[in-house]
Amino acid sequence: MQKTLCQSCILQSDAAIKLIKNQLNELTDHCSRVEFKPGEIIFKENAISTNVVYIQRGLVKIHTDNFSKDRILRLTKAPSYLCLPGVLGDSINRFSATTIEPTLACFIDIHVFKKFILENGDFAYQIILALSQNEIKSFQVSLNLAQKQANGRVADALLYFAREIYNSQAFMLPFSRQELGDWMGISRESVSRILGEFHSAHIIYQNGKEITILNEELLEQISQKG
Amino acid sequence: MQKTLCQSCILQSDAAIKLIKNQLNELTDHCSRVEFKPGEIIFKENAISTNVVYIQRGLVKIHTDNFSKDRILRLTKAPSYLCLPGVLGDSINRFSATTIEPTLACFIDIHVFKKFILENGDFAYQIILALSQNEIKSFQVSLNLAQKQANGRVADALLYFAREIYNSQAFMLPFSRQELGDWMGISRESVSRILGEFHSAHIIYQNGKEITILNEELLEQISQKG
DNA sequence: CGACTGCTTGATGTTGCTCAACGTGCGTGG
DNA sequence: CCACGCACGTTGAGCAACATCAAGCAGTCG
Repeated sequence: MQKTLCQSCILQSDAAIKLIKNQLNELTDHCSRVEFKPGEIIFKENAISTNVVYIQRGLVKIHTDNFSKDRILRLTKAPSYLCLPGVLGDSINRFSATTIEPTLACFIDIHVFKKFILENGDFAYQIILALSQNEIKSFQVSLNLAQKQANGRVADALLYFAREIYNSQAFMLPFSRQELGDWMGISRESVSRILGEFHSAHIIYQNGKEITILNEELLEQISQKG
Repeated sequence: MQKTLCQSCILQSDAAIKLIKNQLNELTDHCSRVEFKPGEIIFKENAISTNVVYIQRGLVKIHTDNFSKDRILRLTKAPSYLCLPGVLGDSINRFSATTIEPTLACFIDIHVFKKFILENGDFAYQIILALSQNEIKSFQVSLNLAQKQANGRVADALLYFAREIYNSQAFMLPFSRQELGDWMGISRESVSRILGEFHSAHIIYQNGKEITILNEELLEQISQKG
């Protein structure tokens, strides 16, 4: 376990800012920091875990292969906490987490984490805020899956990467077509076809994993009307 | 505002049990209790709200008609808290809540609620647990919508009512076909057809809104394999 | 060079939506 | 009281959207 000073990274987390000094020292003593390369597994579903994972830097996918197919439930960008649900419930992770980009993660002992919640109302409040945000996002995902069809979903995914993740019209897709399909709940062939159509219609430029959004407005319309 | 003693209902909420006596008195002073009949609106989306709603008894649907169609996001059975996300974020409700069965709801002032979180770690922890459970359930909903087809979704809905809500193989569906479709993301015609097929195959007995599950095992299989 | 992986593209089949027709129960107003 | 509109439920026919199957192509690795 690699010891690090948690004080040095508090600015990256609303919740940690609320921890007082001696709590930060305690955190330092019960926290290990691990560097992941893309595609590495942070934790696997059905594994027992006694840690909360704090993503300090990077991009991670939460996924499951419950039903023989892999399904990506959501992406989560630093800074954020993972596996609260599993750990706080019955200490079994319900889902897997795999890095998509180089990621720096802190493993925090669940007992320390729980202690902080009990002792520090500000900290708890920040966690509650974050979970609430997650819930709203989950609802939106749910809406998208339920009523948008394939090209709307793909448009959504592209806009998501451009706006939420890379803040740029041009980016390297960190996903294969297969993964993109797993995420949006459509087949890899459909992803290919739709990207091809968008390319032909000059809505995007694509070359392998290289994507440039040429007509964001139109893409937005496609996303909206499903 | 109808004053009630919140001490008298603490047994119905894990979170409230953790409130200490003077907090319960404060809750009593900033809490109004309202009785709803089925189909009544508890709150509407896009409305400003400064209350957290605690469902003490009953059954409620969380829904939205953002995209011109009504979509039911989830059902929630007492006891549970509603609209934490909206209220804690920007005080605008992102979704509507409508009762399905007779419901008793408490409106709690958001400032009091926040104060409890800050002051009482046990209370905060219970809220965090509940939100975590919600997240796991949301993921399951998401999985269902993304990969199951219509008959799997209907099977799901029937099993949900039988197991989670009514604890009985026989029940009165609290939904019209339309609402059932809005919930599972399929058309009312498909719901009709599928229920008809299940009836013909002796998997269920249906007579209007009266449903009896005859072959739970088979229904489970249909739900599983999508 | 062959084996392999990931991507693309076309052909075919299935699913479930849309539209339309029709029956029923319920409330409203003449 | 009946006529009427209206929401809901059922059923059938046609069609659009996707999945699946199949083949081919480019890049990569041994």
